Amino acid sequence: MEGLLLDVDYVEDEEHPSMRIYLKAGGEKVVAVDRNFRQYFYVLAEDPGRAAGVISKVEVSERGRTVRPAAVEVVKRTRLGREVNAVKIVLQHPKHQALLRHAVRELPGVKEFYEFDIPPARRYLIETGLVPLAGVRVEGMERECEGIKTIFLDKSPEPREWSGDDLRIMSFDIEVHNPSGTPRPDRDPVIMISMVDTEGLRKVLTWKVPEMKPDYVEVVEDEREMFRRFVETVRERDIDVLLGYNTDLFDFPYMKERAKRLKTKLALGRDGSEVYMRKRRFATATRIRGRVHVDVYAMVNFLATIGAIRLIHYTLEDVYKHVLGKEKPDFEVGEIARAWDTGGEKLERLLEYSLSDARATLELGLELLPVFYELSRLVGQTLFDVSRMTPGQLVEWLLIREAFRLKELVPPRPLEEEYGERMEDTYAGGYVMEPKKGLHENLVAFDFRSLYPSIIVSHNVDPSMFNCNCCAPDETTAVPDLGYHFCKRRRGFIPLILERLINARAEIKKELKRHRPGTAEYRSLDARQMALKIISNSFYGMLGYARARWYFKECAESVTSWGRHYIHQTITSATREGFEVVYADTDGLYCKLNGRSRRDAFKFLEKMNRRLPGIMELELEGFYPRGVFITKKRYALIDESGRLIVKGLEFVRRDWAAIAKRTQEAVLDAILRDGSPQKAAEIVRKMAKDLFEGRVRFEDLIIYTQLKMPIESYRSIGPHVAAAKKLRAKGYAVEPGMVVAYVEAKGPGSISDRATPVEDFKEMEYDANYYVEHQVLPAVMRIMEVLGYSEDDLKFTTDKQTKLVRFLK
DNA sequence: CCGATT
DNA sequence: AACGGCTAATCGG
Repeated sequence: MEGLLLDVDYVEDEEHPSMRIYLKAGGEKVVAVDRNFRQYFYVLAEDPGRAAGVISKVEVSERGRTVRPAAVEVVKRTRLGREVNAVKIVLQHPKHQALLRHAVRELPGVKEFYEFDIPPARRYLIETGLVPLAGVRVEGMERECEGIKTIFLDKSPEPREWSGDDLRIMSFDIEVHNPSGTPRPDRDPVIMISMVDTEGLRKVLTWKVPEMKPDYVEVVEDEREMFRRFVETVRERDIDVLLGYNTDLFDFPYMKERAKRLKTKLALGRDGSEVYMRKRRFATATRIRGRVHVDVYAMVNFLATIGAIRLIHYTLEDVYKHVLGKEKPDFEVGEIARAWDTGGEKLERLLEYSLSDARATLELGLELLPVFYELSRLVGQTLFDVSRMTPGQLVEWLLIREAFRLKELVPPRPLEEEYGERMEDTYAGGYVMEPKKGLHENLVAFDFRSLYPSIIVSHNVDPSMFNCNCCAPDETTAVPDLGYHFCKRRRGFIPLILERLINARAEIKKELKRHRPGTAEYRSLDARQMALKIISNSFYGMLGYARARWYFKECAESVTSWGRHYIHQTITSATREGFEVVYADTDGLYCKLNGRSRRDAFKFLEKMNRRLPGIMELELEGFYPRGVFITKKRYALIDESGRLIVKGLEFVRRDWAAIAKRTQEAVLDAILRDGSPQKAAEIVRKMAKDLFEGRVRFEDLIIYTQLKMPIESYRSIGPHVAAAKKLRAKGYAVEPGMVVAYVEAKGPGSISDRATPVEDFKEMEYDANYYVEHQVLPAVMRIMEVLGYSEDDLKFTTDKQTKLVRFLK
């Protein structure tokens, strides 16, 4: 049988540890069980032949049973590109791994262990060459088990071509009764479960009868019945991919706990099994056997860490608006309990809101999933795993698969001690030029296309190529200023793989030009090139990441050193050609044309590119009529179509009140678009007046700051910490990672003393003086100052005698 | 006022 | 749980 590979999981069973492959062929769902899989690891020893002999006789007794290797053999592998004879130890059962490894460690002549830290399901995908969300062929005995067709494999599954199979995707969302602060599963019931799927389902399950019942609402007896109907619906609709927003950390753990208390089960598995959690220190994820649970928030979070999306808040509402450009209904969390308790129109709005959340999650998921499908295929790990991986993990799993193909041994993850040592070892990063402060006109921006990836490929930056003995340092091999060099006779593993990714992306981009945007082909190709870009850009970070298997500080350090070299070289050359460089950061620079034409800029570009090695390339990013440069990392530009581009200013930060950010934006607009500092000054005066006279919206005064540590760990009590303490005193759960929202209240004491959580700030008065002096003025003065204006020039009087002010509700 | 903390 | 560079506010001695 052939089908689309949905998921793979490993089931530990005393007698039969089995690998289970979930596939879908047309409408048919199948699980293929492979009991022939054998986990293994490698040992490097002084005398591999002798070591193999000794190891094959190793016996360890555990709980009255004797554990011994299934097989031991000497095999040829490479380690950092050099041939080695490794002892391969095949296990009878994956759970014997640690036991045998510890026994083998005691043997004389045993040096290092490899590949003992590859989980079975991931190892299986690599070993079989199967690719998730691609085709698979399975062969064996067929039987019906737990209502799902099961094939017991009698030979290894094989990868196959497979063209499309529409997945059935459902999103869901729950609402929870929260009468006092953070809801607690031991007390507060789930009151609604909403579901939307790709086949047209729109449903809200609830257990209270609303006065007006919309057609999408299904009222059931109680919470327990609601859970049962949810499970039933997922099974009836035969869902392949189940989506939610923050379901890993909230919905599933909450539902699981409620289900336990209601003495029922969330049996969402295709084989009727209950959902189960993989709990780790930093992550917990819920798995559903035979279906793929994807937390859309995990994908969003990933895109935020790589900078593909940058928002102030990552709530469903905000992300939905940013990604899809549409608004969705909102509902104040604090009002949920009241809506439930009082019913009426408010309850109807809550039902509507709940459905809109599920629908928005589905739409957002459908928008983001294609890139993660491609990442999953590219990395060769399941969508479940890949959608939760960090950039470093993606590169690592891609490299592990490639290492297997090249018979290169995979380095182990560092132990805590090694990690600590690596952390001590810091190195210099990119060069940032002190900007020529002030307003500049007629600018051109140049930047290097994928600077760090192109350095790795062009200079063969790789751990095994570092300071080779076969090449002497020369113009292309020597790292600027560091006294290192990289081999140019052989090709490093990392540059080899990275170059393939970059070339594949170039091909796809060529192919893209032959398709119309919006077509299915275009979208799929675009997702592929995006996945390739994401992975390529993560290689450098991984080299410098202390927990990475392929960590190599000298490599990361060499990449940034070459980076500084190339940006310096570009600055020097541009200056020599008559361009005035006003600012540069890491891989790009802004120059004043100073009378030079656009053609001159392009000619300069060509000249630069003639001397750059390998695949390195400088690009002309664009022309800008005006730009204001304030400090390093802080500047704003207006492009030729009148769009404002703001970098590093308060404008794009959440730890500033919206009022400051909005005033700053208006000031920049007046300066860059209208060229009028006078207009800017007027805007500031008006805003100060509005603040003193209470003509501002409450939301615009809120400052958001994330708690990074447990509240007790803070040595310095800043405003957000002080506000969090007040929240906790009121019974809210205060945990690292939460974003504290506070407003500065008027009164005695320090800024921290007066930082008041939004929840408490009901009939209080805000500190207008603080917002003028510490928010609006600093934000705008940074800009006005570089233009030669002082605070006095704004001629603005902070009338501290102004009678007490209140905000407009 | 100034270094430390965030 | 991908890197380093950088600015700025506020605390607290």
